[in-house]
Amino acid sequence: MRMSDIITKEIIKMLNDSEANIAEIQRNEFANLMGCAPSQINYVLSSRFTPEHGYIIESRRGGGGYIRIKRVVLSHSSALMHIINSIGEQIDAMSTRIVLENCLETGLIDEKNARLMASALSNSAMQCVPVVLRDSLRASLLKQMLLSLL
Amino acid sequence: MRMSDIITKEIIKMLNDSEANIAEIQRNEFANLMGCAPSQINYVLSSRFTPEHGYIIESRRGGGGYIRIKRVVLSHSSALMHIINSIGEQIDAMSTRIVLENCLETGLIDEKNARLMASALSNSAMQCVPVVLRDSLRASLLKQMLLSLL
DNA sequence: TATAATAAAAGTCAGAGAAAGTCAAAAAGA
DNA sequence: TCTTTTTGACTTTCTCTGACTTTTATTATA
Repeated sequence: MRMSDIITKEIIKMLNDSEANIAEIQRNEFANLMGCAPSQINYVLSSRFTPEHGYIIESRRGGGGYIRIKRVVLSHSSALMHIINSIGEQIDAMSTRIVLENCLETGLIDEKNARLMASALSNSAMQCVPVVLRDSLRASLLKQMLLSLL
Repeated sequence: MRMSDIITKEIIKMLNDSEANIAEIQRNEFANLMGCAPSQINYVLSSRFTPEHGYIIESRRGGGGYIRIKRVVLSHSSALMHIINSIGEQIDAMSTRIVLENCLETGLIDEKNARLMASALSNSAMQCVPVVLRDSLRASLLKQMLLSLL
């Protein structure tokens, strides 16, 4: 079996063992335990524990640093997950507006959250980012934010 | 847990215990109590109790010297404006986290919004944007989102 | 009393060390 | 061949400390 699959299994085991669906590791220590290079942990996280897969990653460097992997629990509203997966690699401002309106109508989010999200997804908030990157960024932001609502 | 986090917690506890939102310590004595070098107290203060984070520090050297940490309490909208104005053209992930935690503590935003915002502001959500642009983007997004709360 | 010396604080800063992140190139699989 | 995996060298971020500096208060002395 591939190293990355072994690592994936191990992380999932940790998540299953956790009441709160959180696995916290120290990269070097964990890599050592698994018998791989530390940077492979990053590879596994970025290829298998993405928002599309239903995970949120947080980390801190420096002494006492850590990597925290959160698994989002799919409740009755797997509708959100459905929406997240339907968003491709890119999404333009217009489609974004439609997605948000849809979420609002179906009660997945409230007015306040809709406004908050819309403000982050607006072109004006992305002025410092080259136009060619904006639709990718928008897709990524939208997915991450929807995921956080689960 | 890191020494700096323990010290931070202790100071916040002192602030919460104080009616006037003031914590007063003697650096050497406090460092001794915490079991760290005196200069680490300065490190913690300058990395987590800055004006941007809503704190004012006063101190006096010499015999009977002290360090006084004041937590600033403002009205909702003026606190928000204050925070927005204190965010420059760029902000890193660490400072962002502290700003959000501060907003949460002072009741400017709730847990859910904090999570929503944090997810949009995370490096992982910005993976498609070059590293050099991320701090500018983060500042812009954060300001826009906070503005939407006014 | 006025001033000088001493002691008692807090402040600064650079360096060491700890940890995670990035990226390109090599290796392995499909 | 083309994609995915694996690695390691290098970068960046964060923490912690100790040596040294500056400021203030107290005490001793002329």
